Amino acid sequence: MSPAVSGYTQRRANRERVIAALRRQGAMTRAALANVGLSRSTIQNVIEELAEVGMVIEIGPYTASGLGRPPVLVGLRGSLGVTVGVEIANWTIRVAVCDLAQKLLLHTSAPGDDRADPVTTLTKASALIDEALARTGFRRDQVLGAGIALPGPIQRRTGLVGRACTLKPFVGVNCAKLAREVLRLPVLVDNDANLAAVAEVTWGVAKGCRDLAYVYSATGIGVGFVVNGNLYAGANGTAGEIGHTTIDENGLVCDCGGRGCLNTLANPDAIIRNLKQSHGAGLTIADVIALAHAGDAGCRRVLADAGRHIGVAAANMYNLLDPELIVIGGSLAPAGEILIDPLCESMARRAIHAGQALPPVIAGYLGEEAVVTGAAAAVLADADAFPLRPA
Amino acid sequence: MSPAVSGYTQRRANRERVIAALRRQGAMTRAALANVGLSRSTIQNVIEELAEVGMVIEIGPYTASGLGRPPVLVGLRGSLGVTVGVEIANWTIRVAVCDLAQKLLLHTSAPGDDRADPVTTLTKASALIDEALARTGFRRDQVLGAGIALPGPIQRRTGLVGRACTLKPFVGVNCAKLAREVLRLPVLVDNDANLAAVAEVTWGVAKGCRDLAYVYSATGIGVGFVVNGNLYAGANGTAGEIGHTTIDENGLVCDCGGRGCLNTLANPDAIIRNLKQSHGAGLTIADVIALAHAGDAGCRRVLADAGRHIGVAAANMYNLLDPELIVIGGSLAPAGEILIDPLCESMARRAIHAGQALPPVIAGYLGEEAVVTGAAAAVLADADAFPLRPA
DNA sequence: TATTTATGTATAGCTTAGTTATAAATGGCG
DNA sequence: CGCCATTTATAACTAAGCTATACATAAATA
Repeated sequence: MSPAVSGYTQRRANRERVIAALRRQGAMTRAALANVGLSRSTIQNVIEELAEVGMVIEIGPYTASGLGRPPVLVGLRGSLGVTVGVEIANWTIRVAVCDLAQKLLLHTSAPGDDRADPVTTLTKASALIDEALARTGFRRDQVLGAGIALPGPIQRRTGLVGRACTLKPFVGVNCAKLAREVLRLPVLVDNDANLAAVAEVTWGVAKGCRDLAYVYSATGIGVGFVVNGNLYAGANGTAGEIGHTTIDENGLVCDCGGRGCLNTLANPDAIIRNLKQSHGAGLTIADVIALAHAGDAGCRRVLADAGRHIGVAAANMYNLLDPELIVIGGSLAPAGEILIDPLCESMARRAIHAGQALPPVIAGYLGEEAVVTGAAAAVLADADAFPLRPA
Repeated sequence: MSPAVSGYTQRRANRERVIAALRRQGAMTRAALANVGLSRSTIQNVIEELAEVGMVIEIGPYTASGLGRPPVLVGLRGSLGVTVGVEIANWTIRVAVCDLAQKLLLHTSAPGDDRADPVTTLTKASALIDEALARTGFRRDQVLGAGIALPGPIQRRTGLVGRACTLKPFVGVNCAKLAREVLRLPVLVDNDANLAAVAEVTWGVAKGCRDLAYVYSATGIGVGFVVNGNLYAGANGTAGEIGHTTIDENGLVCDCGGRGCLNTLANPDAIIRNLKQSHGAGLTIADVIALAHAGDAGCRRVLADAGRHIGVAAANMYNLLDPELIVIGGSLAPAGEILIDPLCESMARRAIHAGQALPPVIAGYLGEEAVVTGAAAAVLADADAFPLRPA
């Protein structure tokens, strides 16, 4: 009687490849699994082994597949563990819990303080995680890892948070190291735009897309690139700072030290600043967007102007990178076509046409949950750094 | 007695992987070959087979390897075939012939006419190829394929040359299709900057580099990206149009329809234009650079200004992409630090510092041969599209 | 019922990880 | 200087297991 789960090197490696594929892409048919680079025979054997010990289960037939015998989805048993996403934004801390079957179990948030020191902020996040785990019935030792999103660039090699981070107390901090200590969990730290891009590719409007530019507006504007199905973060991990594209060489001074950066013209602060005279102080960007949808001409105008400015940077990005799809996410996304139409117009005026159509520009599906769920999805996707250990 | 070369599927596939690696990276040791993803045992078997039929040969011991038994380089027998590179620039047509051992055998050129129709230009190129083949002793049927470089974007799906191509008679033409007919050879067409980047990665300053941004100045300025060892050309194949980055919204009108594009400020034409008053007409960019090296203040100044403008675009590119290395190639490269120092200064002023050092900016090694040899190297590298057939 | 696609099962040939042996260099040491 | 330990490359062999292939079966559609 052979053991249910063989321990030989090659078999073990292939089991891990299958598990990694199921973590990253969710339940699949056996036939689709063969595309990870293993033969059907091997997939069959590996799935058999994993099903025997209860790590994968048949989810049920995959309908809507047209002709032929309906395939059956196999997926990881979700209850084997969870991943946690944490978004640390300037005024909010969000936490998401996600199971191994790529199901979002819970999403909570609490107000944050952008002047609080990192330990205080992370301690608050830790409490939110405990609460979320209690409500979903998981223990801390069932958490594979926590993904943490910050509004700024993070240097891959050293883990230090860059100066351009809009959450100033975190600048120069090794957030991953600190978070590991405070949260007592395996941790991953990345930029908010990068992680939101992961979420839109995992669950949202770009599901399955292999080449994506995801433009994310929060306090600043960043972009997350997915190239060939994987996040592209640059040599140092700091790619994506589209918010500091120079739009107007003689414009306002940006906190990066430059002048006329996109951030000084089109981030939510800049938009609200334009309305102070006419609409008074105290507006939030959500108010502006709501007013615009209700027909307020001033609000429509400032959003359109922001779209045009973003369009200039997007055209430069398009000329350089030729992405397949551009998704707009973050606080400006609810503006929809009020922002996107002028953006496209502005981009089209500056884009080099080789003959092909410009890439579609669409709003993300995931709203404010994009970043925090992306943080959880990034943990789910990184089966190497966050291995699933049988309890 | 088993056949020297087995015909079974798996073995054949692995032979092709080995051959592809040797074409792309040149002669390697058996140990290095194992890094293509096959075991040492398989490499051993495959090389044995290929050596037996004379497709690979032991080049000799690889010296300067430190401790241990010296490895022995194995490589493709160069004389099995050749690849051809063709550069169609605005005023020159260049041809290179390269053998399967990555050795450049010959490099010739002839004047071109940027108003001639594509058939005329390609016919002239065909004659140059014939002459080059005659001088190197190869027949046309020994040519695996010809790589053709054009000064503009080429749409991947349709093969059409984009409007931004500075060689106007080629705009809107399916150059690959036409060239196949005129040259009677398998053909690949790509942008000059992309192919020069391939050359610098294959033979030049970026040899072995896996992430590179190669800024190339000819009639316009373009950039070729190597990401993870492979050319990144974008969803449509038209990435890299850095020359149309908007630098001055109110600047000169560019032939792309925009205003103040980098090309209007820093390409060779623009540089020469700045010197017309003081230095008269008839200067070439090479003259300007020579005068600058000799101490001419005006020439130094306009080159420095061009460097500063390129630095603005390079900073935007750096903020977006965070490349590991930036190489300057093309007609401006001989200016060396006269151009590069101001470029770096300008880039540093606008780049977002996450904490890491900015990427090194260096001049390419390959000079005017970069593009044409890159075109040959691209054919060499694409073992799928240009298979080596035993004669 | 014919067609189509997914899955199940089996096998010959091949690849892999691992082990052991041999080859050929360097560097330290007597 | 020669000798020896060390280091790295190549070579040869084996058990485990992967791949391509073939064929059978299952379950849907037209």
